[in-house]
Amino acid sequence: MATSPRTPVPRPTDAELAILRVLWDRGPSTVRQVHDVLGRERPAAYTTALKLLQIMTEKGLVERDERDRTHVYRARLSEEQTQRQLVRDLVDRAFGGSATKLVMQALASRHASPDELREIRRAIDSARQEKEAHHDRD
Amino acid sequence: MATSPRTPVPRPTDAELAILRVLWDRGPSTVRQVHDVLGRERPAAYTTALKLLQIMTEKGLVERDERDRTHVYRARLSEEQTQRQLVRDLVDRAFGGSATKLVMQALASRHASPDELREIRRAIDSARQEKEAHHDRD
DNA sequence: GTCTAACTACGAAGTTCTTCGTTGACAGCT
DNA sequence: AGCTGTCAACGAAGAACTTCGTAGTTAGAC
Repeated sequence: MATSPRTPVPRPTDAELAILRVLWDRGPSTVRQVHDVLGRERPAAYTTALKLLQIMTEKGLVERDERDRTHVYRARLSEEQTQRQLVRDLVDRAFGGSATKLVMQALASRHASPDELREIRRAIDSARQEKEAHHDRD
Repeated sequence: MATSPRTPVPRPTDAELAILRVLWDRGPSTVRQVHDVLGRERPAAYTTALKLLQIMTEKGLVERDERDRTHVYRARLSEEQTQRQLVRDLVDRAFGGSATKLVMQALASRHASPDELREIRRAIDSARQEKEAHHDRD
């Protein structure tokens, strides 16, 4: 069956990311719905959202269901997949490939709550386990 | 004595980041030097580097020493400061403000070595300490 | 059947980013 | 003094990004 995101989707721009966030939150949505959510923060014309979604369709960032006259868009990559891609991208561009350094700065740049720190700790431990179990996944 | 980066420098673009990396590596450098380093990876005209550095000077990303005829440029923000800014930016744009989630994806997207994991663990602990010591810093 | 509201498509304008060629100045050499 | 190579400045072109207005289509209401 394969979801086949064969084409390496480009890095989403700022405006595109804002739209993707809506799609991840709401699930598949119409232009109107995206526009309404976006408009709460930052009013813009309806056609702005429309155009963006059209461009994103061309780029392969979203998929469009055209069965109804009112098209329905959905993100092609999950939030986690996109986040992972963005992190990797930033690691490469600004951290010389070292994810560790990025983590350091993340911890330094935001005040993580004790709860969060505990959660991260847990993630590290499980990452270590995966490592030892020789669990490789991309 | 205040370094006075009063003006909130904009997020560096990709090409700008490449130049900053050179400046962080080499320290203050001339256009020629930046161009030479950059040219190893990705050949480009001399004036491309020059123009970029001029624009970056306008933006406040770099500072220019014009005492000699051959100007010398240096990064205005340290590598760590810039990294922190970029991380914060990404956290806001793609992780709903949660640095924790970014750390998770960072750990998932790259295979951190046990050594690195230990190092990160140490960073978490010290972050926790700072937290408890009510150490607030931006 | 006609009108209206909502929809898609399209073009265009303004901005930023990236790259390069040309120009004019200057330093060092012969 | 005149060449030659190197430099900064500048303009411009092309791409990408963002935004919006207009035009044409269609479903549903009256």
